[in-house]
Amino acid sequence: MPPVPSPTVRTRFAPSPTGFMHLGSARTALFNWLAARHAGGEMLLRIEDTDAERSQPEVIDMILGTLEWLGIDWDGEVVYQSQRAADHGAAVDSLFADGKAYWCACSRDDVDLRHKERGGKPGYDGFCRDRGLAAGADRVVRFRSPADGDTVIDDVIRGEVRFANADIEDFVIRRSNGSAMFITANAVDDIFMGITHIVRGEDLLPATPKIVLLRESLHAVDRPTFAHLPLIVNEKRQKLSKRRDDVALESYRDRGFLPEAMVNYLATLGWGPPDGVEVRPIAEIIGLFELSSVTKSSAFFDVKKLESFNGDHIRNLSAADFVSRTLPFVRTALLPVGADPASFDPAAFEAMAPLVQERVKRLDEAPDFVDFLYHDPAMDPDAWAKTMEKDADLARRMLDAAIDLLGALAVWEPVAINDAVIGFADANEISRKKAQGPIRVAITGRAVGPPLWEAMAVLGREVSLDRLGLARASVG
RNA sequence: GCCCCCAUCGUCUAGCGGCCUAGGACACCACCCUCUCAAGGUGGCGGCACGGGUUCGAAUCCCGUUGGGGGUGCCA
Repeated sequence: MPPVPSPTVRTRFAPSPTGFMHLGSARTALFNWLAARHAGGEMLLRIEDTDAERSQPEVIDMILGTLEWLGIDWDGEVVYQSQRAADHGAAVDSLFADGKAYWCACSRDDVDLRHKERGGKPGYDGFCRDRGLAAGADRVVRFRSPADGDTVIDDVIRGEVRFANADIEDFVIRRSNGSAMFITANAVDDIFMGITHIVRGEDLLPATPKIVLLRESLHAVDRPTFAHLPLIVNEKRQKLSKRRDDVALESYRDRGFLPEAMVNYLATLGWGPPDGVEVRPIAEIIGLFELSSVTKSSAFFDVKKLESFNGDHIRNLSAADFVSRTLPFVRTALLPVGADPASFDPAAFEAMAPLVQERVKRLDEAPDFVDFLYHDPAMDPDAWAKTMEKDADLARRMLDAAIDLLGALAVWEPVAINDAVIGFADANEISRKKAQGPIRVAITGRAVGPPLWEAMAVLGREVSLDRLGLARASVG
């Protein structure tokens, strides 16, 4: 196939479909995208689906959907590695023609056994290197790696990294079933796609000299710029893993993290803006981002800090945007299971939304701020004990006063409610904080929540007075 | 074992030989504001892993030690 002409910067994101978007993959995608967009270049998308069973369409759709959710777009058509087998095969043939490849009949067990016997360097020992074997059913093709010299990688982030060729074993480039190995497909496709900047995780650094050797042997004219990103690690400073860590992007989305916050926070893992302003729109990050200023050391994924970013981005939302994004969370949490979503009346939530918006760190926290507007309060035992039993006298006084004063109010509005309750508290030298406690618990069932007077205004006088009366009766 | 990478507050980072008695952010603590909780404001706690060099001068350069991590598949 003819080579594709390249812009100054063309990056690619090359995930293998695994069923969800891994946090580390998302960060890699983001940095590839930032590098491309900053330079006015392109970012291509390649699905590395050489494992046949992994290429189910729904699995791939999930990755594309999550990228879209994050706001990471790509240029051109998606390249599917599974459809590029012919090119991969041709590349192996060309290596054969140049004497850079040979057939090998050794099984994994053979290789391991011989290593055990001889000790020393691990890996393949070149047993079939000069045997002149022909193609065979259970034979693989190996790359003939140079016996001496160094392969040097010039990495924008790490500088010069040197590998002795003698340490690079004759690796497999074609499986016995005829398909290309990851390393082969990867190198061939990057050449084909005209990738100028290979941006990926540091875990792939040890495989890079093989890529370079392969490219050289395939007569690739342009040398790509490599950038190996620091790993994102857990609290034990290990690479994030599917098994033990919470790495699925989709699960963060489902917990009410905003894509704006997600990409913003991810961008600070391994990179920092020169002016030190961390929370900011992605457009500004594109302008400031530099691959060369990416950090070298691994970064801990701190959910606490992510939540802080998320809270900031939530507060930056317009009121209407906050409502529309939060409504699904409120609806599913407050509606009985199986109920028709359309049967949910968003009015009460919408009325309280601005007050909720400045209080949540995640969208999924919103239901707890308005649930009492939709059904009788679920009484929190600790809150009840603290406000109603610990000082029952005060509870009785405040509840009686509230029922009395609020029942006589001319207008049912937050200011009027406030003046009545606070006026009573001040006149009787009761601290305002203590005064509202029993009323809040009676109305909401909790000791903390959104501003009470507004909540009562939304609830309505009748229901509010009912709840106060019910609580008063329970206090005795 | 072998190869490779990394090393500034608990965490993410700024720093790229003198501006550093090391700056910011998250977290934590205190106070202010306040109908609770948040938000906001003010202040506080807290770090250059260690040892050698180089230099008039080192968080910044070099070497070593220690520590951490990654890789070592007919996975990607």
